[in-house]
Amino acid sequence: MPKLDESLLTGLPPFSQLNRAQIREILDQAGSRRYEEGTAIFREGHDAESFFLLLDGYLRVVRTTPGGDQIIVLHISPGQLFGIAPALQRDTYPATAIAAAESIALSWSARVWSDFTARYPGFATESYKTLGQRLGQIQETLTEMATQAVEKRVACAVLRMANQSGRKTPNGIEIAFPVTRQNVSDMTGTTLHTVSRLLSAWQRDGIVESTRKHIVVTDPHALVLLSEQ
Amino acid sequence: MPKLDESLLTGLPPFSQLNRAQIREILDQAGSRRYEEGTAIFREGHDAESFFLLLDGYLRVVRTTPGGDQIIVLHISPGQLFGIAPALQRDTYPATAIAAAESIALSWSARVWSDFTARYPGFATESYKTLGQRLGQIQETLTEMATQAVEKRVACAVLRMANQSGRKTPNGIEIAFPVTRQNVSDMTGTTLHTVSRLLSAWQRDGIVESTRKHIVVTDPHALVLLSEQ
DNA sequence: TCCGAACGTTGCTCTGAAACAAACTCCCGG
DNA sequence: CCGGGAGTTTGTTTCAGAGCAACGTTCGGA
Repeated sequence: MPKLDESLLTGLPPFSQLNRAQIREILDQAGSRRYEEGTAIFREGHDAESFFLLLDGYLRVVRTTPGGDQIIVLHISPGQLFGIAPALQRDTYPATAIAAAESIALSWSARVWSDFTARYPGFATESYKTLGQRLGQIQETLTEMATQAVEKRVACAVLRMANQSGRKTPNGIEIAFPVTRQNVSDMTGTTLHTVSRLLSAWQRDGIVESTRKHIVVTDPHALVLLSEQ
Repeated sequence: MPKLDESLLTGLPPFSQLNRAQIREILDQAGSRRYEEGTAIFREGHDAESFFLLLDGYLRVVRTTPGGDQIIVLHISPGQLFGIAPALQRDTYPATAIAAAESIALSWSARVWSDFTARYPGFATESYKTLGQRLGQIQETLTEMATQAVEKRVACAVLRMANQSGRKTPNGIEIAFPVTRQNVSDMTGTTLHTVSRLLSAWQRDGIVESTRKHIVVTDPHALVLLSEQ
């Protein structure tokens, strides 16, 4: 395995208070791997042997019902820790992580988590902070799901993706990873048919532009209105 | 304020590894209060100044949408920590906690959290463990909400309450705190009308018995079937 | 004891979105 | 260059469940 460079971790919240030597230590314990689009990094119910940091790419975190329906719980962007079930004393992962685009991630054995929290100042604090944000985010999705009509939910989902991983382009905000209609419906608990109709309608109204696996929000403000009103 | 007895905390997971003296220390820093049914312990968006432990009673943790709809995110039973936003570096509470029945809770200043985690072995571990369970629970509710039809969702909600706080009685499992139809609909994202119809139908089929603010599951097995199938 | 409010039930209507169906289009590999 | 599969669009049908309305019941307080 080629030696990993320290610049990979510097500046990321969980490691921001550490010096070069400490980051070196941490990297020396890490494994790294590339995942093709569509590959699972870990699966729901499997032993939580590792936790991860996404260096590049995008992930979907997915739960599947006994009936085979699946829904996307959250997305992971570069720089975020994920699969931190071990930190919560879980012995299995509660969800599945799938590469939405070609991705690269570091991984550490679950055993070193307690080492890290004990030895590296700020690591525990920052990790639990992201955990708190994630919890809040999921609660928000839940309330949304329970109270809002389909169109608002879809608008919210698109906005959330645009916020988390949007790139500014001349035409508007472009979502930086491949998204199918099916994926959006898995985020919102509808059917791909309904999502397709909505996106077509929005395209007519000049709010979004979308081709297959690809969405650009041309009029974010109008979409915000749709999501709130 | 009367002096609190050590027996209040002994045996509870976050404190189970501690000795009498340590529990004494912890109790000496605690405040205690009684809350009448319907009172808020803390409110969404307010400064997260304290964290709490429920000694007696039951709580609903609730989120409200800008539109005024509300949904019940989770229930808290005696012995559980709650309002642990401070532990996640949040400066405001992400939800509102309401006493579902007359309740008694201890509280500590948010400032002492880091003390507790540093000084008392097992405290951090156990706290984050419950946090992990809660996260998993919410994810489950979310998938349920997104994929299941109303009847199944209501069945799941009733079962969850029965599991968490059910008392065995000659007639079946009795939910130990007051629940209105409205409450159940707030857990499941439907209307009280639909919940009322479902409970009536189930009563006809001998699956539950319910009076106002009160539900007894007489045939848990049938309800499980409804919730899965 | 009576009143009023909170909680629950039930019937009816109507609509949003799922289900079903059938093409169409893009993309990749042979 | 062609074939096939994955992803998308669009039309039509159907129905669960929300919305509305009206009434019944229980309970606590004056």
